[in-house]
Amino acid sequence: MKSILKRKNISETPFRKSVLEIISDSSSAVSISYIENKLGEYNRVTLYRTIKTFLETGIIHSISIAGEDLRYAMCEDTCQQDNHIHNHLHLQCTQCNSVYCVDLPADSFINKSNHLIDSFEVHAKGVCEHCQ
Amino acid sequence: MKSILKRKNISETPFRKSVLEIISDSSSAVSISYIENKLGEYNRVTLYRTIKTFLETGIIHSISIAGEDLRYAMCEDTCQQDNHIHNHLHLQCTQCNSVYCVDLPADSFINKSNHLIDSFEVHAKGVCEHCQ
DNA sequence: CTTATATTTGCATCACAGTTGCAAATATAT
DNA sequence: ATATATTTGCAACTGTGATGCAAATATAAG
Ligand SMILES: [Mn+2]
Ligand SMILES: [Mn+2]
Ligand SMILES: [Zn+2]
Ligand SMILES: [Zn+2]
Repeated sequence: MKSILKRKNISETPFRKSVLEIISDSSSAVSISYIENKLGEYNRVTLYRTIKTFLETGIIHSISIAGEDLRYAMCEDTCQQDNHIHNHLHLQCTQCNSVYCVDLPADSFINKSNHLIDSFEVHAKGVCEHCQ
Repeated sequence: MKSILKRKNISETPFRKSVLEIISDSSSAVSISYIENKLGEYNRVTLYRTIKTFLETGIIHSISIAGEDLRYAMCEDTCQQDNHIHNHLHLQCTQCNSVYCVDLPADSFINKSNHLIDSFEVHAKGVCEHCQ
């Protein structure tokens, strides 16, 4: 089977393979600095460009939490440039601070996972009252 | 009745009043640059410090959307330093891009507001499988 | 209302994340 | 094996947000 990079039609370079491996080996979403620590030597610019390319081609998606570093996690296979569909829960642990992507039936997610959910915030997209 | 600033025990200065007015007058969450445009003349440093103070004292909360500027919206009256409780929906309109805070019963929010929700993402806090 | 104290503001300067142009290096296609 | 397309590394830049400090303003006390 073709590698993820080939499937997304981008060149398969050693650097990209390393970064991809770091992200996909982690069970929770990773920050840039986590990746930087795992990479031995690396070039800052290339790393930023790699992340950008992965985002644009739907290999990874980002998770934005106010006051914290952006985190990145693998996409579903169906994700594509500008067509990411992730109707899943991003659970941040109150103890270890890790963030996990948790798949659940779209309309009934609270207390149906194996996590203990204390509080949540929903970011929805749709058409507001004003625009309908 | 005491002003919000007084209630939060911070000095009531003309600059803070202007910034607060801009945020609370808007029906949707506002970015820094929106505030900058509304203010006539202003000092960058003072604006950043004002936002920080408002966040810290529980006057406003921030809404973080990947790839977009942070937005700020008023808190509930009950919010305090490090104790913000906002179990509400952040709805971003697919047409006008505005982001609204929408109050809804915590456990059943989809399609119960006056907005047409297409997709959503949940950011929950709790204890992960691993940490239980 | 006046004065003393505490807080905020503005300025200059810095720190740091992320970006850009370009030439050299490497990957893919023929 | 060679030609072409893509990626990489370097140097330099941009924009956001933070800091130390003195001047200005707000609040508290008499
Ligand atoms: Mn995705
Ligand atoms: Mn709040
Ligand atoms: Zn709208
Ligand atoms: Zn955990």
